[in-house]
Amino acid sequence: MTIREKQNKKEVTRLKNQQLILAAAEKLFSQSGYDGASMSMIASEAGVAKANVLYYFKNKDNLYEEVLNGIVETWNIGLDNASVDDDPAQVLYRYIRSKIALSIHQPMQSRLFASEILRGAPSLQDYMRDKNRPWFRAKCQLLQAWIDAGKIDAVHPAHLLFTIWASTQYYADFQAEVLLLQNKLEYEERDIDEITASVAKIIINGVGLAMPEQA
Amino acid sequence: MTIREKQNKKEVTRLKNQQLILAAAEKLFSQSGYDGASMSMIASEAGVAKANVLYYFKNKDNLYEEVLNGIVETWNIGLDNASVDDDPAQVLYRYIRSKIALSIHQPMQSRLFASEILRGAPSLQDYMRDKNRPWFRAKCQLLQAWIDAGKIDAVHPAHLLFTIWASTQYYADFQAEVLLLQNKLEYEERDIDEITASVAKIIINGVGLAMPEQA
DNA sequence: AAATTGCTTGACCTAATGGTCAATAACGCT
DNA sequence: AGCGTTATTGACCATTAGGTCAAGCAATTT
Repeated sequence: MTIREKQNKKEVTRLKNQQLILAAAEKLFSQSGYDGASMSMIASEAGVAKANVLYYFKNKDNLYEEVLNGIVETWNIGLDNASVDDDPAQVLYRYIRSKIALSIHQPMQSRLFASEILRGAPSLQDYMRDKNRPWFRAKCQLLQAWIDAGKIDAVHPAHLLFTIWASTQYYADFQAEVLLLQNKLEYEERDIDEITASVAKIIINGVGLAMPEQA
Repeated sequence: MTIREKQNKKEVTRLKNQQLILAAAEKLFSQSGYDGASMSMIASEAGVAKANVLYYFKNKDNLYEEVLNGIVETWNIGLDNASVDDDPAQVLYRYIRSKIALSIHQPMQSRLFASEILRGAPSLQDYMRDKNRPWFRAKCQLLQAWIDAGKIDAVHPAHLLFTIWASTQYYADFQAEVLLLQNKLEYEERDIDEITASVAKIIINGVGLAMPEQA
């Protein structure tokens, strides 16, 4: 076994424990928010002593930010390979559908994100300024290009994006309300289709397009 | 001064103090959530001793629920006088606009509501079952009636409502994100028009209608 | 076998939490 | 003026919070 391999092995176990704690933290932070989740709860969820959590993460803020970073990086996917020449209806449909699927399959991440922004996004401001805002502006330009090319109706691109985010993430963030009002216990796989059918139709028709055939 | 008047005067001062504390609690709960806001913070915000807060409200849960009740009752206004014979475009436009105006003018209420639902709505389940769900179903029936009458396109009424709530409340709940991405410091009065123009257009066109002329 | 290293933990610390209580202050009533 | 009720508060309590620490444990290195 080479030195490199031994170091890797160590690092692997270290990362495994970190990952274990991060998963527990993600769950509890998303359930109860930053203040609602305590370090001991997280430790017991991860199956380790509280002091061990603080061995891997130097304090609660640090752990929280690590969790947040892990989420944020896989958060704004989609819409990335789109160009002006693509069919807006196709692009929008796929984006909406994938965001809804994410809301149903991984609601915790959306909820943690939401609770952070509700608090005023203290731990996310820098990231949003440096990463999210450029991304956001690029997408606004894409939408504006579609408008200029007469491919979609003239709506403020920013508000179109907000409407898409809002109406898709709603099913994760407000899951409790959505289920309760519809008298359902939990989402089913087929809900993705049903929700997508309605939400995508509204938004795609809303910008003057017809739903793509594949849908 | 009659006995009635004296009793009223007492009751008025009592209510005034209660109201003072409730306002402080609403502010802090909406800023920091249930766990993030402490009784001493609320007391100092209200300008009274902590023990005095607990004189008017027997414990933190009680105070929290009182705040919540106060909000919830003024929350689902609008859409109430609408009937099948009304013009859907008009009704939807007014509803969307009023919800957006509420999000801009009174974001705290929306945020507190959101943070409660994020937590799984523990203090709101009963209310939603008894009051909100019947209201919700009545509105779904109205929308369905419009669909049956061929007045709007066929979309699942529930998801149309969710989309409206989502895209309007987004500007309150995710205010921090909306402002940061657009590099704004705070909302202005004219934002209401701008947001309404885009959101209402998307949704109203989205169900196959044209924007009402007044807009 | 011994020593160095990193991992794990129970015990412990201080500060802050929600909540109680008895003493005091303010008030209207007779 | 004096009484009784309501309002207000500082002092206090038990519990829990985040965080530290030193001692033990496991594994690798030499």
